[in-house]
Amino acid sequence: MLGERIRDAGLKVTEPRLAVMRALESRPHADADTVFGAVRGELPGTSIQAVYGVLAALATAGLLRKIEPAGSPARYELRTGDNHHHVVCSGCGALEDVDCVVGHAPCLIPSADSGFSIHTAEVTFWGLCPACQASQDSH
Amino acid sequence: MLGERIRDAGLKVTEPRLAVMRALESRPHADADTVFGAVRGELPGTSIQAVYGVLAALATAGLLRKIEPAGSPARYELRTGDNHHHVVCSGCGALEDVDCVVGHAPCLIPSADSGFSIHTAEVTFWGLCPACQASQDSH
DNA sequence: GCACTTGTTTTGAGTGATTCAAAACAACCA
DNA sequence: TGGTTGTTTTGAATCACTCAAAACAAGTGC
Repeated sequence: MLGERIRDAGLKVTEPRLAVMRALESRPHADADTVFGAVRGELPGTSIQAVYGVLAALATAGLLRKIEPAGSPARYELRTGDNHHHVVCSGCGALEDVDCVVGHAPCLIPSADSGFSIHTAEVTFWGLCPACQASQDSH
Repeated sequence: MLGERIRDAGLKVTEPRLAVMRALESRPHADADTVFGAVRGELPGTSIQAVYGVLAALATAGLLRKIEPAGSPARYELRTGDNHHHVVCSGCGALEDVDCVVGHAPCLIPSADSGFSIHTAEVTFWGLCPACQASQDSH
């Protein structure tokens, strides 16, 4: 099934690609290094460059989405195509999904676009996760 | 006047700091390297580390805002405190201001916050700037 | 005005995340 | 089963930025 999705996207089905997708299934929002660790577990000998290559290929194919929050390495998720948003913890970098607020994008149409033809709107919330709130209170 | 703003923020007024602010006045959304180039023009001998230090100090003091769009070096702007947003050109990285859409943030309150205490909402639009649209059409 | 304290900048080096390139390799088609 | 084309490995490099110690200078109080 993962294999089909990869093939349907016009890509060759390889072990590293399957391993990366499997890693992201159980680790949403993992960064490249975390994915690398997971992949290396079941497929030793895989290089970090291969992981970057796979992530880039799958992202281009639309099978995964790359998230690049300020101040932390890029994160990857399999949930694509529904333009949901994210909350990032400014304390520890924890990242969670946030479903689009008002149902659908009133906020996704800028008033003046400076002549740009806009294709995406990205919303990121910043805050403190429960754990970081707790450690801040006791301080 | 720039000096006063710096002093009022509790910082010492120095030439590098004045030069950085002047550079950003005429170059909104410049990156560190661009600022460095401008500063070096009027104050040779300034180091790039000083520029990074100044930018960090002024950002912490609230005198400037750091913008970190995916895929390009951090950009800096003097326009702070009004939580406006940005459009980024996915072709060339050009960046422009976008005033907040619906007047005030309906989109800035997520439906479910996963227990995070949110302090900021950031909206980034991605699209093609007029120049990149043109070069794409003729292609 | 002058010394002093504290915050800044310089100088020099290092790091993390990611990318580039060439050669070895393996999917998939015929 | 062979050939072609896309992938991965191996090895190296780059970019943007940070760290640390020493030299220096703003701004305070005398």
